[in-house]
Amino acid sequence: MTPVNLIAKAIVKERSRAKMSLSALAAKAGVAKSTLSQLENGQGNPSIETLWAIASALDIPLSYLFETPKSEFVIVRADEGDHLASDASSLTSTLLADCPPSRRRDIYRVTIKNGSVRKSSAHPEGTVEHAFVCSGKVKIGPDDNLKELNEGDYFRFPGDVEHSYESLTDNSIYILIMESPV
Amino acid sequence: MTPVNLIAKAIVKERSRAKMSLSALAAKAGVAKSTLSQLENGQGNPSIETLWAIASALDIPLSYLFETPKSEFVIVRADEGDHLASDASSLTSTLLADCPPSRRRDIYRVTIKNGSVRKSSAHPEGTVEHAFVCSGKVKIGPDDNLKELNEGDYFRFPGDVEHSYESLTDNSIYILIMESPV
DNA sequence: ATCAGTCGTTCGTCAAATCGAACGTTTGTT
DNA sequence: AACAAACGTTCGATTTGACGAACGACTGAT
Repeated sequence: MTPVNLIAKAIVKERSRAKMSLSALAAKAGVAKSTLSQLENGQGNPSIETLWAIASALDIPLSYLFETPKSEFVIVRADEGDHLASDASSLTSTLLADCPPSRRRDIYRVTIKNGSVRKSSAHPEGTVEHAFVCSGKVKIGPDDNLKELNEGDYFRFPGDVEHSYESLTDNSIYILIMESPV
Repeated sequence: MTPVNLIAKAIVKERSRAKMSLSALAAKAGVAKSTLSQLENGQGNPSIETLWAIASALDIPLSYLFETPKSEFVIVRADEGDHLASDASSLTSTLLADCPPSRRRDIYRVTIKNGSVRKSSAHPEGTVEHAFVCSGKVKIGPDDNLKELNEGDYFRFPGDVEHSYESLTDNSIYILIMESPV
């Protein structure tokens, strides 16, 4: 996949998300319509300033234009995972995720009380959600892929569909949620 | 900061990391020495194909060239943080980190036993470390910035200097460690 | 139905990015 | 010390990306 094609798709996608016309975006970015049109058709070899102007007009970081889309389910149970750097067995380190470079990602600390359910609507397309259960027992995931997780479990799943968090224990639980594209 | 200057710094940095001469990199990337030289001096307005060729020769993703360097200490106590989306108080969500797009980042589950100490040597320059304490009491950080953390605390600190994790409780503890550049 | 407005594309012109060669400087080898 | 090799920079020639105008297609309003 040549870089121009990747960028073309990204621009089209982001422009549609921003609900802008090609002309409007070109005007806001300060580039010629013709230039933008060629770009979106995967033609040419844009300069970095042109791309910067477009990314700014779309209100996204430049790197958004270089994403390679991918999304998958990953679950790592508390007693699973690639154990690393376990010296003298005083410390155990387990690799849970190995995320390629991508756009902004947020980390949340989440507590759920008393066997309640929390629905989360779909995040922007391409978003991936990482959940790590610090205590308690939870049922997490998209409705058609709910997983029961116990303390120490890690679960990664696509966040661009509706999903939910449900506490299965009486007391409050801690889970750590990270959102990222991938 | 204009994009060309950012890219200039990134290329210089990555090329030095790869221990390549300007000429060698230019040859491997298939671009003229003169072009690369101008780029590294923040002149001109490179095309995306040129950047792609350079990034490929450096064996890094294109987005590595658009990083905005920053590093700081952030600590969010269990009872602190920007609380979000707390409906019906059944679920509390707290934003711990808001990471700009950047390169690969790893997530680890770490357990430390019985009041032991774990030293970690410095990671590559620019690495940031996120620590979230799921249970127990820990002392974490670079030697000159050790913080005592309790359950639910979050701590972000530069990972490019030697740092350590020390368990302050009798039983095993869980902490979640994420490494990332920023 | 007609007209005005906007949509996205195509084409010729001009400015600029890329190239290759030559340059001065530094490194290390004989 | 003298030479050779490699380093990074600077300079014209050429390719090429960005622009602006004109285009046909489509939508809505009068």
